Amino acid sequence: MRHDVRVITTMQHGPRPADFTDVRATNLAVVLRYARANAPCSRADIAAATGLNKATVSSLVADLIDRRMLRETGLTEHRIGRPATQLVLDGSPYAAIGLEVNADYMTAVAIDLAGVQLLSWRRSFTGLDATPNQAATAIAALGRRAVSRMVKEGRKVLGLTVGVPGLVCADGIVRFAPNLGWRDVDLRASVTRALGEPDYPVTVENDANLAVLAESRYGSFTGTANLVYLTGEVGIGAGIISGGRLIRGARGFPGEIGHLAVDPRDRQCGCGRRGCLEAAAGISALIAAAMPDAGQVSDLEPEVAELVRRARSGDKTALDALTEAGRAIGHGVSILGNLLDPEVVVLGGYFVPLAPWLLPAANEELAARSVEPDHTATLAASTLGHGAAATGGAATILDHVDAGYLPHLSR
Amino acid sequence: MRHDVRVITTMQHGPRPADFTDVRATNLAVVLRYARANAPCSRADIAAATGLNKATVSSLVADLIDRRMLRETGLTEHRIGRPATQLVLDGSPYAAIGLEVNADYMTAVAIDLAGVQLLSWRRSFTGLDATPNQAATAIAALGRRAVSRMVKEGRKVLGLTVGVPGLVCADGIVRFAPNLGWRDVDLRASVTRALGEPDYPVTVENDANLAVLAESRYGSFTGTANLVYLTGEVGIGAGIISGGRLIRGARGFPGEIGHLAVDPRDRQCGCGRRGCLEAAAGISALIAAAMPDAGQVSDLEPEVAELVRRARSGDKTALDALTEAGRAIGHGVSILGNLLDPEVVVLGGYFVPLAPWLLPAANEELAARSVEPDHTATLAASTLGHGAAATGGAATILDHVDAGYLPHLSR
DNA sequence: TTTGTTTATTCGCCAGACGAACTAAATCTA
DNA sequence: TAGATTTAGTTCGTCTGGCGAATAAACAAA
Repeated sequence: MRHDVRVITTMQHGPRPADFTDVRATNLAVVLRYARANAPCSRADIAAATGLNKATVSSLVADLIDRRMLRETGLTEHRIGRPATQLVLDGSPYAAIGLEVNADYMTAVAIDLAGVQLLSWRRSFTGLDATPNQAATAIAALGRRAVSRMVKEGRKVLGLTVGVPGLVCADGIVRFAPNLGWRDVDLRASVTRALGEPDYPVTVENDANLAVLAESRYGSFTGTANLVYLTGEVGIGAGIISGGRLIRGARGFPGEIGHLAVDPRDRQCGCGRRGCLEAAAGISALIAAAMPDAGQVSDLEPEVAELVRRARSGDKTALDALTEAGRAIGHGVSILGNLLDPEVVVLGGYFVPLAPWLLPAANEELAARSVEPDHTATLAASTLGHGAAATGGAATILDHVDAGYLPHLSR
Repeated sequence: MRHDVRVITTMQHGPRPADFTDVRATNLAVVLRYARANAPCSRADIAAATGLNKATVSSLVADLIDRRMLRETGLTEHRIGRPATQLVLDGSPYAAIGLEVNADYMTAVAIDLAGVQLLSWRRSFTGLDATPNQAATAIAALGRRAVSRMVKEGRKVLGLTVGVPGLVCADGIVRFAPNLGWRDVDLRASVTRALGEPDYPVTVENDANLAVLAESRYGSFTGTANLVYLTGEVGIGAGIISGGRLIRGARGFPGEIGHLAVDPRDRQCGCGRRGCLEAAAGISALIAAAMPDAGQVSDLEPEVAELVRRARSGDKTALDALTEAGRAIGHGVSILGNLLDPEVVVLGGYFVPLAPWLLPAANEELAARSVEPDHTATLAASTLGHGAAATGGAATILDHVDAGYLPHLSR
């Protein structure tokens, strides 16, 4: 006797009953996701692939066309049988906006419903010099500019998400962001107010979490169900997707990989302890070790560029420091790997330009420390650039739509 | 404008459309779970608490009574208004069976649908002395005895799950179980055959995963959404529940905490590396360090009892070894805690009787190594005893029912 | 007894998925 | 060129099952 071991993911343990609108929402989302992944496609394709009845698919597609989420393009040609009307995702009437604040820059990204990037702005910003209030005002202003651009282009904004390098509660309050000097900042309230209490949801989220979501949707390892993203900023944090879902932890504090003890040199860390990953491979620490002549650094971007130059030219101090940081990263990733068994660990932020020198040492250390050296996680540099968290912020909004929360008809 | 941030958990990204039977299954499960948590309760209670219509609840309850999953008991008395008919979970017609093989014993547990334990058998068994085939035969025989007992008592068996200390594929093949000496053993096939190709599902699963599920259903921290269980057997493995879901990893290899480097003494481990947690706190290593006079140990249970005696009497060697093992555990848990941020880490297996001596050192080390010392995970000893994995195996079957896969009417 | 309160069932309504039959529009074949 | 074949999409009737309102039932309090 066969057993269908597929698990109903329908409901968690909350007492959430279902009714017919849930069926409809679920099926609309099924069609939408299929179209996103397989466009252009016909109604018949969708019916065949999803198992939905042809009549049902027609009804669902009509609904999505009404909402301007799908669009009919041409017909198929030169095929036997009646030609199929091709459907494509019509992303253009909608926009999702992601913002990011970090210690040294701010980013805004907007994408349409189809995931096409509509804008990508970056401005440098020294977070530690500003009060939380000033920073909130600045990020809100950036968000407002992005929103008004979208509105001007005739798009309906579906939502706006802000990424912050720190601990964020579900209610949008930033509990603690050491590299910004924030504590208990109600960023969501500030941004919502600055945007004039908009009718779309405004969310605040940890930057590593957003980055890993971006990576899973737009990175080189799209669709990987077990994925980790390491932020390579001043601090090092991990965003973790396991079983296709973001790990949030009990208090919103997972992914604190930056203060694992992995540094054989046992350097002093800003957190008060010794030997932390951040003290060995955090970008400030790395620059200090690789370019001891550099002195106090304020703007990191040119320093990293200089470090790349030195590494290219074979500067021994730089190469040694990079190797050692790579080893520390490999050690950290091996711990992650043994506990969580991800397919891929993506290095982001400033680690990306430095990856050619970090990865070999990291991979070596990773292999040496894995329980199953044949089955270690793949280490790779992100291809998304610095906007990863902002892109991820926008992506969460699309995820929400894809999960069945469709935007209402625009009248 | 308010936003409903509740996330539809209805569907994952697979193209699984929904129809009316899903609505029915979802709502039956909602009622069942409510009754499990709040029995005795009336139809009106259920309607009020779940938001389902009273008429719908009546229909759902009738269905569950038909299936003999609910039962009407008396009426409420001495209350204003019409008295309510009380409903209770009627677990007795159904049984779920969990088995466990370990290096030194085998366990069988059966529970009814209401979670009442129906039997709990334990027999010692030296796994390494037997061939995988002999072991599979032995565990299957134990399972068969449990099943026939249940059938004799007039219960319908809902499923049988076997826990194994090792890597198990989704198809029930044990890829690797070092402490049993197994590699690529198709345990599910063996057990299924021995049971005569039954019409209920037979599943094989990692023991730590089952134990953490048991802990989340029946332990002292029931309902905790972020929970870790550490097996304290010959090996040390972690079962991880995060966000209410079991972490499975990419290759089924998560929770490999036993080989993290946490031992300051850097002892040689059986895995070939040095300084592993298992080499510092695994029960065999711990006994060797705490009772250097003990020599080669075959049966662990009396040795652990002896160790408890010595610790009670203040034996310095024993206490020092326990403190050191506790520190190693605390270090390992701190790593887990920083990466996953669980509410609770439960120590199981042989750690339970030793907990009074392990926990103080472990907690101390944990606090010292946590990023947020005020918010560390709670460390506690399991209250479930050695049958945790077997109980968890039975619990997975109830979970499956609770998730909406109701048993069919017995005709 | 009457009134009020709470419980549970009955009944009609309606959303929406499904299957079958049907129409539509192409290519293939004789 | 006229079917025949093939594939696409719609129409229509059926059926499942949740919902709201009305109703019956059963008790306490006045």
